[in-house]
Amino acid sequence: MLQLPFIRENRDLTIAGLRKKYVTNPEEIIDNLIASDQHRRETQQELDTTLAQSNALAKQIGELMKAGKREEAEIVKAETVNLKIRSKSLEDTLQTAETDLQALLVTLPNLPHASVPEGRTPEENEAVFSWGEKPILPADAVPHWELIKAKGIIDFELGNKITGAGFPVYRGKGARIQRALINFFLDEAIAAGYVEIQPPILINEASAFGTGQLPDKEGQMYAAGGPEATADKLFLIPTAEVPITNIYRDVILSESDLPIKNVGYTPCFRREAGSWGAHVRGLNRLHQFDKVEIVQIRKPEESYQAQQEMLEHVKGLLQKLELPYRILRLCGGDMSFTSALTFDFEVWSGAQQRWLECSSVSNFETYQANRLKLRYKVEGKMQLLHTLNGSALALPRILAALLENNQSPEGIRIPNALVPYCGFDMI
RNA sequence: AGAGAGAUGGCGGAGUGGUCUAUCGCGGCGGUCUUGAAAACCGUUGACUGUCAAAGGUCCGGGGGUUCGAAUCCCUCUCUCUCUGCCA
Repeated sequence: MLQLPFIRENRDLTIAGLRKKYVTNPEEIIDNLIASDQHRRETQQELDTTLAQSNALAKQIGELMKAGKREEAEIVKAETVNLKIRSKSLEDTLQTAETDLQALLVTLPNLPHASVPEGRTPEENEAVFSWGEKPILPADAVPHWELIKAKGIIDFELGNKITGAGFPVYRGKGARIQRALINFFLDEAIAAGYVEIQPPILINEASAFGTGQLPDKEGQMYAAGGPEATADKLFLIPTAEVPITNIYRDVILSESDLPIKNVGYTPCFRREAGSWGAHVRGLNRLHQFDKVEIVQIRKPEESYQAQQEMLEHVKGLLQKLELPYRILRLCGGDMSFTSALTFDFEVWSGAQQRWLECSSVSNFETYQANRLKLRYKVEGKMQLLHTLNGSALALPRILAALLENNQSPEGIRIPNALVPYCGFDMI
């Protein structure tokens, strides 16, 4: 959530940022917001003055009562009547003003970092780095959805029967390689100084709000929480970012706690409502998938350096897995609602002959921290922290690339780094 | 799931309608003393809002109510603890 004082003092900058993210009518929204805020503050002032008067009179009554001057107290009491009516009405006005302001404020996305390129579509993302050679596959190479069928390691039809489309069943070496990847990713993160977390995979509304899934993006999550209409609403997590970052909701950290580096493996659940198209076969898009997520909480002045460190970490993972990849700096229109700067990693899928997104590393600056009320004290002043996160890594597309790129007449070769985790070197 | 008790500042813990502007202790920070430290002593120590800075206002688990005035009384929700039951 953007901070009102910032918007007030940086109107033009805010409007320009919103425009880069393709928000419609940013001037109108911001001017409206500034006017509402002005109104809110005036009402607050008026209410405060009225309450101050009431408080003074109440104190006076107390003293008179104590002194036994009952009749004088009654006279003062009569004076409070109007003040009370007035403060009641001001309170209502203020309440409405605050609710409206908040409702408007939460609809605004984060402002993009200066380095974010202009652009609306994924085609306008900027490739900033690439590594590895695209493999030359045998003429009879096939995409992963055929490989998994042939090897009997992932069964989509079975998942269909148990749950529905997009919930595959992993079996035998398919299940073992999943577990191997998870452990490999966790161990690498732990070696890099991250503390492992096992969070709940259901979250409440406050948590969903804290990281920016609510309001509005409710439709992307699966809801749970019981059949009663009055039951608290819970959601299956779309990413471990939500429960892990929310550990620090309403927390005031001390400088010595920083930096915070957490890693967690969780399954992730996404409804992906309306986003199923032609080339989302096999593991390319699922409703349930596994992911190891890294989360950092940093001082503002360190956060961009931390993001670079996170990029290096993810690079290391892909290189150890011997997968060709590239890094994209996302353009304003393709970035998520809450992010200030996002880098996507894409692995090369040899048989599909296309890049597959497998990680997204973002700096949210104070956007989430403001919602979370995640702060620390520096030189006696409270300051919002910066939150960052990144996939390190999401499994399905890694597995897809790994299977496709390493296929050979002898079988599918497991990268050396993964062999100790798998317990086999060929599928 | 049943019965009972409770929720107060970083922690412990007072406070049952009117200087609560929340007692006190611990912890933290600053100082005195010391070569340095410990001990002792003195001082200081919450958040939000508002402002150039103030004044002022709000906050005692959440929400609502009674009252001129609520940490304190009433309603409601949530959570925690103890006992009993059930259970991976």
